[in-house]
Amino acid sequence: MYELFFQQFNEKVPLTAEEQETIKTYLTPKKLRKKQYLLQEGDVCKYIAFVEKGALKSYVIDEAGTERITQFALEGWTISDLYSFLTGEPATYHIDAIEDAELILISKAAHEELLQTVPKYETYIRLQITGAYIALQRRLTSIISLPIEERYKNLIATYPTIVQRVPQHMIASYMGLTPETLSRVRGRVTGRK
Amino acid sequence: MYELFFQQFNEKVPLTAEEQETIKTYLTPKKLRKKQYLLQEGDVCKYIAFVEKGALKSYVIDEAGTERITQFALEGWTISDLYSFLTGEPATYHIDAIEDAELILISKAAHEELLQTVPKYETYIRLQITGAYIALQRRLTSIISLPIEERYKNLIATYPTIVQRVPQHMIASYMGLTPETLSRVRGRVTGRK
DNA sequence: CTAAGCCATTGATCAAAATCAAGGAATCTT
DNA sequence: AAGATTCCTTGATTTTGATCAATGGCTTAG
Repeated sequence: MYELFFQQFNEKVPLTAEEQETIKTYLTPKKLRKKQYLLQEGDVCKYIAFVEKGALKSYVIDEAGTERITQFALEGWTISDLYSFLTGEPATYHIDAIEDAELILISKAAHEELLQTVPKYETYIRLQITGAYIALQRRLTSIISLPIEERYKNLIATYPTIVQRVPQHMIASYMGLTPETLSRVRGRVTGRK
Repeated sequence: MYELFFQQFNEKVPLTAEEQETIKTYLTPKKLRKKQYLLQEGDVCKYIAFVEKGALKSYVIDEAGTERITQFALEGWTISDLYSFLTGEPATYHIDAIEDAELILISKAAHEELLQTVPKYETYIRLQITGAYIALQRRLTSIISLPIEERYKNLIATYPTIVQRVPQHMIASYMGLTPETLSRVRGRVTGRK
């Protein structure tokens, strides 16, 4: 159940067997069925969730009632409403499962204790957030500087798995487009080469 | 010269006088005149820059040759091409001064030594990146979920100083709009209330 | 002080994406 | 297996922002 989590942790910060056991006591496994919520807007985000298996998405609902996806999380990714998690303020994002999923949850209390007691955990978190920040910066840059077709090609190149596993209309939402527009973009990019 | 930097550092992670002195030995002050570069695309980013005074921007040049601003940094902000800084790969961003500026630079070597020797530095960096990540996430969410006028109102509400100090055409670039469009948006939002 | 640039605005036209609408394929459910 | 959804595509129309063009106000440098 914890294989992928510790595999990734060790890649970033190598752990001794004991450290690993210590950390394990702070983790909670959780299964989620497709379409089930991990978090709803307005609730306080109680966990950081690491995806061992399956796929989740986070999103907001715009004033027209449309879902706007802000992030996907497949195996090996971490998802949360970090602001809500850290401050205890109500969440601005929804998070739910796109596919049946197995998660590893870190609660606020666990997070704080781990930061205090296991120095390598702080390093892990630092590296994790740094990676997320850089990924986000790239995404933002491509949104404001690239034409839509290039953005789609970029997405395929960067996250081929997402494009394969996730329905098109969710990709469209993630890109800030309507499904119709994405369909036409695909026609141009993929279709008639 | 280091006032603001340590003020902010202490707000996040309180330091003893000795710790502060130790950290100070790793910092390099630098002045930049308006329009001078801190970093050019293609060069390796050698520093994290903390802005004590003045204003900088980071940006990319799109294929039409237009500047697309990815970030502003006023007093108290930190700016860098983090990916390039951490990996040693060529930078994808340009960084230059919008106004005459006073910076505090942290070199790669200094950064690594500080991480090794001053635990509070790692905490500071973690909190710093976390804040930057959350800010970026909000910006991205507002781009894909809000109509353009709301985004402008948001920007005014969140960063009033930026809107006041920075020329409109740079704000437009930052928002991914043409100056003409922003001008019309302003007419609607600010103008005839 | 004056000329040269730069900047914000406004108007007219053009291009691109959203919207509205409908159909057909694939998947899930019962 | 049948029915019901969900999903993707395609077409016609509308809306929105980009582009092209011109002007006047400011700032800046000589």
